[in-house]
Amino acid sequence: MSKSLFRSPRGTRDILAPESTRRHQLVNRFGEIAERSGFGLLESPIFEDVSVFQRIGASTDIVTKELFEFNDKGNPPQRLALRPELTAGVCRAFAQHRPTVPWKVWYHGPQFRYERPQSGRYRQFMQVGAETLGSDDPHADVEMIGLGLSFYEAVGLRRVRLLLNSLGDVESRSAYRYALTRYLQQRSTELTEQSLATLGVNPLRVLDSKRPADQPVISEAPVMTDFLTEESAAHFQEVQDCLDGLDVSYELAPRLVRGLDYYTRTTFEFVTDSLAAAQNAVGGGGRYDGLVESLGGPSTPGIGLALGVDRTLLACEAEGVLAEVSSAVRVFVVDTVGGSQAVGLCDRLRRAGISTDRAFDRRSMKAQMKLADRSEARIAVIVGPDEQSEGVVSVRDLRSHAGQQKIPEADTVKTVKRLLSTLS
RNA sequence: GUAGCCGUAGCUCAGGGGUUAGAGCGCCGGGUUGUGGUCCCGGAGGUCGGGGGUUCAAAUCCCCUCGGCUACCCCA
Repeated sequence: MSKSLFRSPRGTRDILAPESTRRHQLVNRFGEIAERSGFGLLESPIFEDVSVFQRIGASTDIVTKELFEFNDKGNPPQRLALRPELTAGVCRAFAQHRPTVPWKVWYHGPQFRYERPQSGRYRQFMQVGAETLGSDDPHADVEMIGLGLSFYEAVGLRRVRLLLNSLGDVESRSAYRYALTRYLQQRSTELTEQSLATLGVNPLRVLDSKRPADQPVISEAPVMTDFLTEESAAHFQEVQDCLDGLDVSYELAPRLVRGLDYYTRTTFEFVTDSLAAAQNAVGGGGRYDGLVESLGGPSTPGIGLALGVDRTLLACEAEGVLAEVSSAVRVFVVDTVGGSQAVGLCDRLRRAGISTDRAFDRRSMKAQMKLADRSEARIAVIVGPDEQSEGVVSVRDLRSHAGQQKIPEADTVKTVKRLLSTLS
């Protein structure tokens, strides 16, 4: 490692082949499930005007201290930032294009946060997610939650729990904020220094503290759900009723706040019991009924969710699900003659839809056979001097001791196809 | 941003002041001249993360720095 001059920047990594394939599968799986529910893929920019993200919230660490910001080369330059999450960009796109509502999109891609890396936490990380804009129907909330659950189910995770809360509308929230602030101030001597600081910025987030010393105060704090307006309470109740109707189990988590300031009403989080608490949040989401408007669009309700690909994979590993992907290669061409035969054979096999690999550099028969074995191909197609002079190739089943047969070179594709279908 | 632990071959790790730094796995080659998976033999590959210091002598001790891990924080 000291030999290479450069390494991937802090908090980023190269994801090599078989793991990258698994991640790809995970993303595809999510996409299939989302499209089955009428969500269309949205590809949006990886960077935006920094103001787009600042709408996420002034007390959100993600925008106050974790943004990768830079100027472009314009005059005057535009202040840009790598996206730290995807919802803001989706809402910007909505405000820009004004699609007919409800607008249901899904997406995937990297996001960037300048923070201290540790396991399940990177400076560049992957999420898949979905948003429904233009409806505040509780059924949209339930559909969104269901989407997340279907995904975890599809990848085989069993130890995922759904935490559910409502943060209410503006009116409920300010009443609650007031009550909570008063309560926390009364007991401020019992709070940690850090929580006191948070209290000044965003009292709700004090509830997020994991510091043991804060827990007694937090556990006796007033809960949001007691402050919901009639309308918000009814909305929340409807969400719960629907979930009950679907036999979805969930836990009411009245102190679930989540770190993004834009959330209103329904909020939820998916946590796994197979990872440590620091990274047990594998996904989450909620309503953000004011976000589009704050980005200059029409007043538009919205709900979304984002699921962490990296953490989902960690959880899969911990639970031992999502089997190893097997080699895609079925045929390996061994050519010790070194002419253009291997090139032609590979080309024909591949054009016929058979995944095929080969050796390079004129290695010995033994070396090439080793590679063939390692490739996990089922069949080796061998060309040596004998075969070449006879105009044939040898075809060998690599997983039996049945020996090998010579066939006319021209029949290679036909024979290999037949063999593959009978062998496997 | 705060705190603790850790950086030795591609990977997992021994060695914890004294001659040319080791193992297993992986990789390459060979085992009588064209055939893999087992076995046997051989080989390549490290300025011991980087820089500075202490010492006759540093992978080993000290400082700084970079990186990794863990917790807080934050969140996926």
